[in-house]
Amino acid sequence: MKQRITLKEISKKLNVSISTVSKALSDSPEISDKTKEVIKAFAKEHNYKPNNIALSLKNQKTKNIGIIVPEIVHHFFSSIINGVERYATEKGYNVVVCLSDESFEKEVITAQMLANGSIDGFILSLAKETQEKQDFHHLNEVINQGMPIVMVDRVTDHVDSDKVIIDDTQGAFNAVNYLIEKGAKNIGLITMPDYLSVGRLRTQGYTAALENAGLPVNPDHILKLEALNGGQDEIKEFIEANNFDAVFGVTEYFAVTAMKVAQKLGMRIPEDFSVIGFTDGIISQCASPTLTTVSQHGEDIGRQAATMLINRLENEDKHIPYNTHILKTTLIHRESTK
Amino acid sequence: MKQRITLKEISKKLNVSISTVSKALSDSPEISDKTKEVIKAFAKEHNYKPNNIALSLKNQKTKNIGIIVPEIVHHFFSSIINGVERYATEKGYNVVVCLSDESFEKEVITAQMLANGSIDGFILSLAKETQEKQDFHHLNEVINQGMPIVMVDRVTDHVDSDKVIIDDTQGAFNAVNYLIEKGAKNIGLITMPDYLSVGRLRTQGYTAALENAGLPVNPDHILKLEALNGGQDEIKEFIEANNFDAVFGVTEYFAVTAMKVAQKLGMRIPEDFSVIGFTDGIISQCASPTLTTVSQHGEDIGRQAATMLINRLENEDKHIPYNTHILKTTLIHRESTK
DNA sequence: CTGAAAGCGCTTACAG
DNA sequence: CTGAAAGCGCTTACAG
Repeated sequence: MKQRITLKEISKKLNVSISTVSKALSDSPEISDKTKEVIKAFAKEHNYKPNNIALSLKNQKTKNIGIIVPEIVHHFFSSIINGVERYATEKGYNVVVCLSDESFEKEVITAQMLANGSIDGFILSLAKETQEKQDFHHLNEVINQGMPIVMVDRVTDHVDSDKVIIDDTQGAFNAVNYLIEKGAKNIGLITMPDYLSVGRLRTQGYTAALENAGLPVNPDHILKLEALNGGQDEIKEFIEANNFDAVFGVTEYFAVTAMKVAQKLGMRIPEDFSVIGFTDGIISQCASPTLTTVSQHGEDIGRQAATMLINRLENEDKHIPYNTHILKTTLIHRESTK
Repeated sequence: MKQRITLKEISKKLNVSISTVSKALSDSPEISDKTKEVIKAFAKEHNYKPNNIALSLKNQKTKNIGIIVPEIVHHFFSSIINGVERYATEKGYNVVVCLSDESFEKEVITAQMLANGSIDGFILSLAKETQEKQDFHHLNEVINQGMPIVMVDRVTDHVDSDKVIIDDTQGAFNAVNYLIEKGAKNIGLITMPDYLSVGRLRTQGYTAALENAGLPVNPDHILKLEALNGGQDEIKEFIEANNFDAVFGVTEYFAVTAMKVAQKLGMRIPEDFSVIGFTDGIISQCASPTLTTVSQHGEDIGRQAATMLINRLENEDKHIPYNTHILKTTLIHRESTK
């Protein structure tokens, strides 16, 4: 178990100074070719690799970026992480992945912990609880300390930073509009509480599409669920109580659950009952029938966020104004719609 | 944009030495209470936080661990990461997540990069290509340099390290045995190539269950797919060509695909055709009908791996022998079986 | 062409 | 009780 060799050790073995070794290995023109050769050969033989930590301390940058997500075991968030990881790796950065578990407190602790020097900046999607509380002091503090952050998907106007979002309202509008075009007259919405930015915006898109088509907006046709996983019973009641010919779910989980309930109630899909979900994940592809969805392009969001973050890190001198990047959604047609 | 304050700056402002500040903040008994008070108050006011990088360099440990997985957007692997993240956070460690993309080369580069000092040890699940090549020099090198690694799920005997696996053979045996108990006589297997450890072991479990029940083992009833996502056409042919009353898929993706094909062929599930998958993910829960599966307990695997890794890191002095932890699988009964 | 020194931000054994 | 010095592993401006 030979520990990693250091410059100091090389310099001792070769009877030269540490500076000479350092310069030789970085191929400095200051050093004679002979000396370089000897040192390089020795370093190679002993598999010398510079210590990243020492470099970080010296350079005042770690080449690590962080990402804080509400959960990992989730198609959309893992897609974002995937996009971040790929771009970061291309650029020589490592990615530290942290969980907020939808908890305000955990988000605060994690943000502060990440701000203690182990990373150069981070990407984050707000925890549900944080959006509910509307308390963002931890993020503003971190930004004030000079650490850049990029918010993705679940964002807020109360933090001044780069952001990457999708056009939630437009995406929902397109989906509901498509249902209307295919003949639906009585469309239910299963959504999240308004304090969640994406829930609110998608609800707006739904409403706008109905109004645009001259259809009435009935509050009883809108179900707002607190629990992002679950709510089967509420969905069942909701569908039984109304005479929907279509339902739009703002998550694929909501949509698939609605579809299953409808199937159990003997409705044929898509003949009697059409369904569209938001988020184009594995659930949509594997459901029977397969689910038509509004694709959020999670990986693109992640890649875009990483691009903006790393760009800012590598141009600290230039004052880049904060920017909000809005990605378009795509409607993916599958079997759950006509 | 006030940058983070350092000990040096505090010492200058307060006209004391850096050592005094450092000791005061760590509440050393060497320092007078008065001095401590002043220093602590000042530090608090200026929101002093020690620089992690400097600590890492000093302590020769980073409190970071790595994890290299073949992919992230995958229920099983993201569950493992989840388990790792949770335990690591409890213990004050950060998790650096890296992707091998099932590529040998990317795995080698990533392992070497992680070995350059940014982390104290890492967890890894072998890339498909690495298992095919049977080349593990990069891992043995890293271990030789004194960096502990823990292998999970996709492991090999050619690397001496801690390992966490599930009882793949037994899990497959139980699943197939269950199908037999419920009356199946002609059971198909959709599996992975033998060079993938988990594919091989699950195939063994299938074979053992048939033999145990005195049923013939017919090689034509075993389909080995290279592509882990895809293979619809092969699965369709496979099912059409045989007269199965049940199929066991070694991934939930294989199982769900088989189920869909059978449904399209007009078979009723589970009356005419039963299906069991491996890996208890979201696909199984959302499929129609829901899929009976062998649960791999991904989060438990991750947690156990993190426990073993951190335990080894914090007991570097004691020589802990390498251990292979085998987790039991569970058969989760759902609608795709009688 | 080579090396001593300072410095990144911290801790800690040692002097005073 | 306080502080100077050395050290973690590196880089780089400066001397020689």
